[in-house]
Amino acid sequence: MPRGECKGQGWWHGKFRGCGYRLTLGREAILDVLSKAEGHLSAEDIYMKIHLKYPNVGLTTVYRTLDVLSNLGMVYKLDFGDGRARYEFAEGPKGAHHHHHLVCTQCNKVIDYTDFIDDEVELLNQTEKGLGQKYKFKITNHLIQFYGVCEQCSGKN
Amino acid sequence: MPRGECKGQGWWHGKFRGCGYRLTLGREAILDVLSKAEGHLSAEDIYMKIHLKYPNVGLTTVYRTLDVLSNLGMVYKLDFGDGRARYEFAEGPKGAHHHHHLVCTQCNKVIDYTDFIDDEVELLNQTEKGLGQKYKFKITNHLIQFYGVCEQCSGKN
DNA sequence: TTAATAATGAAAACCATTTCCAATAAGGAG
DNA sequence: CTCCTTATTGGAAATGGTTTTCATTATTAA
Repeated sequence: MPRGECKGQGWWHGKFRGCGYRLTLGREAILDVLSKAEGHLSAEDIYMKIHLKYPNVGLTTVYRTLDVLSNLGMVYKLDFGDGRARYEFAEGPKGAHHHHHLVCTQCNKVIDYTDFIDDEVELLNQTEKGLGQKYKFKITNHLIQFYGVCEQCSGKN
Repeated sequence: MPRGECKGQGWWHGKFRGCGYRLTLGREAILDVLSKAEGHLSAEDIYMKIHLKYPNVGLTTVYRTLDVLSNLGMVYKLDFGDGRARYEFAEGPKGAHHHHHLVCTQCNKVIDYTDFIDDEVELLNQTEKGLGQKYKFKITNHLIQFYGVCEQCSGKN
C-alpha cells in the first residue's frame, strides 16, 4: 500500500504496519506518551517523558515519529504562537472529546473547550463540503482557535 | 495613553502616534507594502520589496515593525506550516473582504475564500461571546483554516 | 537465518527570528 | 528653529527549534 494513501482509516498497529512503517520501541513509546497525556506536548516534552524509561531514544527520533504520526492523521500538530510546535493525540475510534482551543496571547495558556462544539462542527462539515467542491480540495482537517487575554493577564494590566 | 490599551480602535497614523509609537520611514514603507499587497507575505518578502526603494531599512526593523503592527491589530500574523510566519494587512475601517484560508498540506498553496463567510462569522461571534463569558477571556481574534490536498497535488499521487 | 532496507542516534547544519549595542533620528519643550 | 530625551535603527552575533547527514542498528518478509 503506498504511504500516501494511508490517511484517515484503520487504527494503531495495523494502521502503522499496513502503511509500510515499521513498529519500533521508540515509536510505541511516543504513541504511548501521547495517548495518555492530556494537553499539548512539545517534541521536547515528549522526549523528556520517554527519556526516563528509554534513555536511548533520541530527540531526532521523536521529531521524525511525530512527523509520521502527523501525516498519518494520528496526531495533530498545533501552533500556539510560542515558537514551538505542540502535538496532540487525535482521538481514537471511540471518538473521545473533540475540542477546539482558546489561546491567551499574553501568557500562551491554552484552554481546550468543547462548548458549542456541535454547532461548530456541523457548520464546519457543511463548509468543508462546499469548499471541497468549489476549489477541488480534498479537505482532511480544520483548525479553529480563538485568541484573547485570559483572566489573570487581564488583571495584570 | 498606555501602549497596552491601544488595540482595536483608531486608524493609521493617528493610531500609531496616539500609542506613543513614532512614525518612521521604515514603518511607513512596511505599512505601504502590506496595504497594497494581496496575499500573505513573509518578513523577508516584505524586506525585499522595501529594499528596492529604501535600501537602508533592515530586516530586523521589518520584524520589529510587524510585531508592533500585529500587537496593534493592524496586521494578522499567520502560520501556514511552512516554517515562516506570514503577514496580512487587517482590512481597514472600510471593511474590505474578510476571508479565511484553505491550505494545501502538500504544496503549501493557500486559497483565500469568502464563501460561507457570513455563516461562519455569525457562528464565531456567538461562540466568542459564550466562550468569553465562560472562561473570562477577552477574545480579540479567531483563526479558521481548512487543510487538505489541492487539485494539482491530488493528481501527482 | 538472511538479505533488503527502514529506522536510529549523535553531531552538525539550517534558518527564521531575537538580541545586543552603539549610532541615529523623531518629536515635544522652550 | 534648536535642544534634549528617548524611541528606533541596522548590522552582526546569538538563539533555539527543527532538519539533515551518515554510519550503525534493527525490523520484517522470505
